[in-house]
Amino acid sequence: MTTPPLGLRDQKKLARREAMIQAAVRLAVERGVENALIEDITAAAGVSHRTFSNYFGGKAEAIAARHLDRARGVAEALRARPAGEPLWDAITHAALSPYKADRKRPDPEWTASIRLMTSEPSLLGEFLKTNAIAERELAEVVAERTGTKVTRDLYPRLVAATVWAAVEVATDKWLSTAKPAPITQLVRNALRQVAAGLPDPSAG
Amino acid sequence: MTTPPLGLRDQKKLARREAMIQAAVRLAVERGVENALIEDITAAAGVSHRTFSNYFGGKAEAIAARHLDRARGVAEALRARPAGEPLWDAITHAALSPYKADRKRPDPEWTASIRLMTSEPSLLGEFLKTNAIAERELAEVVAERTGTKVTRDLYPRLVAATVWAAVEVATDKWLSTAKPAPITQLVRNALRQVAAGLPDPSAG
DNA sequence: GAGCAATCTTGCACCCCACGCAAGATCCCC
DNA sequence: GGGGATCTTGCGTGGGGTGCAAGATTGCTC
Repeated sequence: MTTPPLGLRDQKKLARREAMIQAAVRLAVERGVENALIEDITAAAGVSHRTFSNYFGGKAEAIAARHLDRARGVAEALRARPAGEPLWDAITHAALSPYKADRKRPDPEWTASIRLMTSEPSLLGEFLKTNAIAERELAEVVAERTGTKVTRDLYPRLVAATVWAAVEVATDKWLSTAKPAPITQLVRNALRQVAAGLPDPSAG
Repeated sequence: MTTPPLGLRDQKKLARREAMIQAAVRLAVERGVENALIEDITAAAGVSHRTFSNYFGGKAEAIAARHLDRARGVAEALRARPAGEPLWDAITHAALSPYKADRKRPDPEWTASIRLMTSEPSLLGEFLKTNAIAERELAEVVAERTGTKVTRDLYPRLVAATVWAAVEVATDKWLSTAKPAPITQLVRNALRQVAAGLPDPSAG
């Protein structure tokens, strides 16, 4: 995909970033977000306190970084779908694409970070921000596909916002249920409902 | 509505809270969020630095407080709609209820705070958190209305999330357009679209 | 209406954290 | 292999969040 032969410098950057993200999530899970000092994280990642600030705006951003990468993939995946495919079919495929790499269960580290961000108030804002970024990018692709304009029409943004709403609700359900259905099925189900306009179930 | 005769103590609390919120928004607009120190805000509101922390978790929370109050009203308004009314009609009325108190144009202080929160990255997270809280409350009311359960069914949360998505997109459009249509019309329009399932406009 | 208990504000102190700056290290490329 | 670009690092500073205890204010009761 995006692999213009990477120089040594950028390789190290990626490795450092990865190390910091992983250390941040691990320590935050192990001992709680408050007790995972940035100093600890940077020590575990083998970088200086100052470098951490060069990479991330704060602890929350580091923890959300993995999810951000994943979430952005949805817009990218939609762009890769065949042009003739019906919109909501393409969207459904795109929304499920992050789970393609997972074998059976979603990546445990991703799951842990989501669980962390949705339960810790100090992280929730960053989590929602992350989704907002991905949503914005998705709206752009939807606009391309449907011949609408993000700046002019409500449509592409409504679609993107609705899709992310469905993904978030499905994910939350999956996380909070004892023996949940596969997350892909929950997402599919949620998308089907929003695409159908969510008619009142109690109104016959 | 919720006016169980207020004691002197609670009156002062409300007044202090109000003063802090107003000072926070005003100063943040005037000189930028970064340059509006909490010290300045508390000085303007006539309270101590420490008291501010007793009321709000941070600058962002204080600025978002007005919007939070407003946003929570939507769930409350939905609960007040007649039981027989079709769901999406009731929702539309509820979503428009915050604008009832405005004469012609929405409250300028509210507008300013929204503009601030959506443009300043350091505030965006708190803004989204605020909407998430309101969304959660809305889902609860939708569940009551439709005989569903928030913990069991995707439906009420999907509806709430979709409604807020529509409101946010409409608001954003209203804020970013030179001579926008009335915000109530934009919200109505957005809700109509999501309730119709957002069919692909380019697919005949 | 006076005193007592509950609640809240305030100041103090401490620690975490974000960021500007300048110097040193590392990498890229010719 | 050398010069220029880029990045890491350490230092210093200032803002901000919070536990704690003391002082002030309110509410309640007799």
